[in-house]
Amino acid sequence: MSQVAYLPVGKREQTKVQNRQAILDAAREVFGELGYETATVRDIIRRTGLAAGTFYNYYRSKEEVFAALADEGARRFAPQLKAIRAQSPDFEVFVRKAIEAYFEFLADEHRNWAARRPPDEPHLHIQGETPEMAAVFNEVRAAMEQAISGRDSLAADPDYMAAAAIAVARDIGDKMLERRPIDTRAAAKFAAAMILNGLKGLPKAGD
Amino acid sequence: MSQVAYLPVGKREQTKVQNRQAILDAAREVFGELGYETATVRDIIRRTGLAAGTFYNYYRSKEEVFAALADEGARRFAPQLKAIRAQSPDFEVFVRKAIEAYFEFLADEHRNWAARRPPDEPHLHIQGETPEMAAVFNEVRAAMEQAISGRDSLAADPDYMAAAAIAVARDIGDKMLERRPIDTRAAAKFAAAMILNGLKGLPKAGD
Amino acid sequence: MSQVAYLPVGKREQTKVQNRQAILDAAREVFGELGYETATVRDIIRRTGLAAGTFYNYYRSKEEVFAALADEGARRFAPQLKAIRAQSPDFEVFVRKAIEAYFEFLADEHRNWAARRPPDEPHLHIQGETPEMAAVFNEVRAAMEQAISGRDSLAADPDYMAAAAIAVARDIGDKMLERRPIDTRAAAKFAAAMILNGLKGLPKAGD
Amino acid sequence: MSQVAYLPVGKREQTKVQNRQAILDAAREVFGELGYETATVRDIIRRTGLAAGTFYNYYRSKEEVFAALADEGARRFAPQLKAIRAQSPDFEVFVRKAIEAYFEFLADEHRNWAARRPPDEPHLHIQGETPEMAAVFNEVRAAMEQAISGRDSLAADPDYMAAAAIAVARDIGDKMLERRPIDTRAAAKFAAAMILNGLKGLPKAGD
DNA sequence: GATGAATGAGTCTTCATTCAT
DNA sequence: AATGAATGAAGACTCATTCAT
Repeated sequence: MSQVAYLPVGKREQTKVQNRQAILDAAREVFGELGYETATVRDIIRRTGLAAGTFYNYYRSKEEVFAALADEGARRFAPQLKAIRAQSPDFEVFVRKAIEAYFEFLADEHRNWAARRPPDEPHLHIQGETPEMAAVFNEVRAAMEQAISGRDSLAADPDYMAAAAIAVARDIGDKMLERRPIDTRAAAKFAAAMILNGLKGLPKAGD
Repeated sequence: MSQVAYLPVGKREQTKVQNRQAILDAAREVFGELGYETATVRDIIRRTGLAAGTFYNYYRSKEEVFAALADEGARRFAPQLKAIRAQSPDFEVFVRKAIEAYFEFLADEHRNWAARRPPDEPHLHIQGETPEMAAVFNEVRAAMEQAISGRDSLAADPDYMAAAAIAVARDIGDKMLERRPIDTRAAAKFAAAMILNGLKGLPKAGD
Repeated sequence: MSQVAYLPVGKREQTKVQNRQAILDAAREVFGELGYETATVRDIIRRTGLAAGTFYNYYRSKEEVFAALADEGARRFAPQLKAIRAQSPDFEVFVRKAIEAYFEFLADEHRNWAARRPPDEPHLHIQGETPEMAAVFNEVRAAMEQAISGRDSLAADPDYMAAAAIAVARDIGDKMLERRPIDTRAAAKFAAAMILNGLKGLPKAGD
Repeated sequence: MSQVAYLPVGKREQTKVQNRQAILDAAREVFGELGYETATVRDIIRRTGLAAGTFYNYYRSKEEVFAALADEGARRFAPQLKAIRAQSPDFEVFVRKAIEAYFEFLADEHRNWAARRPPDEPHLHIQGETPEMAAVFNEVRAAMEQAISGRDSLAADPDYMAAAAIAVARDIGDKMLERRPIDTRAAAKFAAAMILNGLKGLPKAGD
């Protein structure tokens, strides 16, 4: 009867994992609803039912949960994106698939938000409000930049091109979330068309 | 032959105007660097060398400077945009001209920012948006939405179309500001091409 | 045509006197409406139409106007009281007359108050809200103390007696001001009877 | 045989109760010395040795401590008053007993005040009223008003009568607190006599 | 490891008073 | 002497973080 415990799976550790996740989930909601500045640690911890001090057993600061959140998002989405890249025969397919995947992710994420920010503050257009989204967004960007820069026939200005593609994906994604029902397919189709046709029409290098 | 004073020109009035402007300028900088939430009234007033209370002689609150800033931007830009719309023979020309004007405005605005903060905060990519820019941006959006919705042959989804166009204009604009030298012409050309070709390639209504 | 000016009565001085009075009047109103703490110098000066700084040409501080106000009240009322004392054949008459005079003063003062304090703050029973009233009140006290202490047959406890008499006069005075019409005669009659004979000695209903 | 804990008695709970009480005590003092307006939360918290923010762990605002204080006083005193009314065979006895009880309360309260401020402010006679006293006072007033209005044989003007009785009780109470030693018996006797019979009915010197 | 009260720096805002014009 | 903007010391309150239990 040896006590072999390769991984900590005792009750205590179980709780630890759960708490960590609970805080992360709460943080996702709260940052989504209030934004980084307005959100308070108490807002986050209140949703978990834990005590204020407990927060600091898991994350050293408000900033750190924020970062952890971003990490998690990226970690979840990155593999998908890699797979898509590997499986796509060409750039167009990649764009379509990637956007689709991103929109799915977005919609999924969105469903987990309870409430939405009351529209009472002056409010710029702040991109990527949720750190996860921001992280995912960066993944997409990286993939797209690489894909684009590989196609030098198009290489009018890869940086601008990636920025434009990303911009479209992001904002169409946001708009999509405001509609009912949320139609990720249609939105993805639109965004892909916009991006691909726009890119194709760009003056070639040397024009 | 007394001197007719069309405007109050005493030293007092002069100082007043200067202070008001100084506060507005400082606010522009601070909001640009820190974002609305993070920025404090003290941050603003500190740059002016004025006393804390003086801020409130000019603006009743942080929110009010913010609004004033937006107003100023809109007030300066709106007439230009209206003129562009009136003078443009077709949608393409309008898009090109509007984007050009917006980019000029952006570049201009940008030149007035003194320093940038060292990137030590978790602030994502929030910076780079002054309330003035946000306001101008809204002007562009309105114009573009109207222009697009008038072209029903293209009417795949006017809302998405406007969003996409705006997204491209905004993000290419931001990217443009990061380059040296700032080339508004090239950026505008790129953005316009991206938008117009993208839009053109969209499936027509009924497809 | 000599320019004999025994007293300063030029236009400048006239204004000075007027301003001083205007500030005093405004202060009376404002202190009456808001109380000493809540009232601000700006509240006072705003009603005069003068500029903020001008206040300090006439009074060195908020506290000083307050004191001046008290002074004025006392100065106006003291002679009356002295006369009453001289003319009263006995203590009872003095009490009656003094109370009557005080109530007249009160009613008069009251007519000059525009509005009343909005009843929104927690609010103890603060006596003598107006500095003038406080001053007058002190005059009455002095007179009554002297009158009482002169009548040693009654001298149970002169200090308590004066306090009790004053208390009745003040609070009945206040109550009187809340009624419409303001009947100083009836109120004075009641207060005097109460002071002299207590509840039991009051005229029965129907008397 | 474990120890059944009917109340939380951990060190934490103990400190909490102590702090709450300390704040309440400090507030009583401070309001008594400075009045509601002049008193600041910092004045209160400073006396407790606690940190500024700690105040807000116990009371949400200055106004709330004030209310809590009043509550506490009323809660302590109301039952006594009710008992007195029930036990009094007639109005005179009720008046005597009620005043006595009120004066006891006052004296008791007074003993708990630590220091008095040097009289350097223009504050008239505002001090000397704790919110608790005000609350208790209102209890007395209510009881007395009801008692008076029930005696229609006397009903010259019940409103004025109650006001007069109350005025005497309050002011004699205040005066009493200024004497050394504080003799609640004598003061109560005087006040009751004064209310019932007026100056003329007071016991002559030597009675 | 959880708890939640304590901490205190920091925020916005008000206001009596000063002072250049 | 009038003006009214500038000043800066408070004030009430918030909140990330610490720490005794």
